Amino acid sequence: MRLRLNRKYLKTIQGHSLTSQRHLLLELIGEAHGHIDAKELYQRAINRGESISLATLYRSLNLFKQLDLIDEHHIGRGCRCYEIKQAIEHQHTVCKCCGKVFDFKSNLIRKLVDEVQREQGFDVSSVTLCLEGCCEQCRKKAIPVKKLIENKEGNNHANL
Amino acid sequence: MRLRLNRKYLKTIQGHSLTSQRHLLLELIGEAHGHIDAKELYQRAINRGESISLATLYRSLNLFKQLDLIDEHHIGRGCRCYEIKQAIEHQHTVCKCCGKVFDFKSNLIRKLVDEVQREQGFDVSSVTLCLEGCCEQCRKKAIPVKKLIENKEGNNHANL
DNA sequence: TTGCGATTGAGTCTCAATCTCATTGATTGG
DNA sequence: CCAATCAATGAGATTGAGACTCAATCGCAA
Repeated sequence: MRLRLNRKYLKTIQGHSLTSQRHLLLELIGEAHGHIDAKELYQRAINRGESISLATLYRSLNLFKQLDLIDEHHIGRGCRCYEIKQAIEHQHTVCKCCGKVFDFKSNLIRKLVDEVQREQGFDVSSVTLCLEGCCEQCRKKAIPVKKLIENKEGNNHANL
Repeated sequence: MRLRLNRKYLKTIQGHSLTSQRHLLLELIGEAHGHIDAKELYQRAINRGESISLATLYRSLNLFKQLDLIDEHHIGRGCRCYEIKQAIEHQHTVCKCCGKVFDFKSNLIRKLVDEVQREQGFDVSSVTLCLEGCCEQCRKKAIPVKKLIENKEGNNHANL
């Protein structure tokens, strides 16, 4: 009944057409090696000469999320980041100085989740852990970092 | 040079006047026993007959944050929650069914932070951990919960 | 080629949060 | 007591992320 003689959408994603826009987005997310946000994705698409509307971008991201192709993280100030779904669960550290996001894994997370399930009777379905601070490289440079810390203790933050 | 003979602002918060609006907000946040957002704060202020503008509300929250009087959390979909600063660091679980937010403490967190500092050379200054799932009460009711879980495994998410 | 269902883009809308700017009001020096 | 000052406020405009709307388009089977 359904002979696949498609020309363009030869490939599908779990039943959904792999359109050029979706292909582009998946490619961009993949190339980003993790942690890219909607705005940046949009920019990179534009820079590549391929236009895509913001609506499609957001729709596609939500679709990918539903299909478990990507992970969405809320890092920092509510801004959502996306990355290709990883086989192994991992968490993030965010450097306040350079803004970079790093991955890390720890089996303490599992222990923690077990502990909460046991002691609170809370059935955990998703874990969001984000450690903010200062990465090794920035600590070595150490110039802006110290300043920030000193400012923080005395005064208001300098403009970040 | 600066004789304090103030009539109204007898009290100050680290140099900042304790105005009626700020007093009200601190009171409301305190009474909320944790995890209240800006909108809800605004509503409660209105309901109490005391008017306050949204601008002042947000300004005050930012001030309190700077002065380390309150903690700000990004729970769930980007909406910010506030609570009076706790002496003991704690983390949150959020029930997806009833929406309630619970606190928990675990010394595994400290271990985890130590691990990251040691292995990544990352200097952690703040920890955000949020476990989403289903609380004990909702699990006991178990009617909507099971449905959600079954839907999740088979199909796309039902509309949440 | 026609009709369907899925997909897209442009623009609109919503909502949280911030910014602007004129006004208020407490404080202080004269 | 008055004028100057400066922090704080309120009303409303603005911003930005993200969702929504709707007409147009596209792939595809008949």
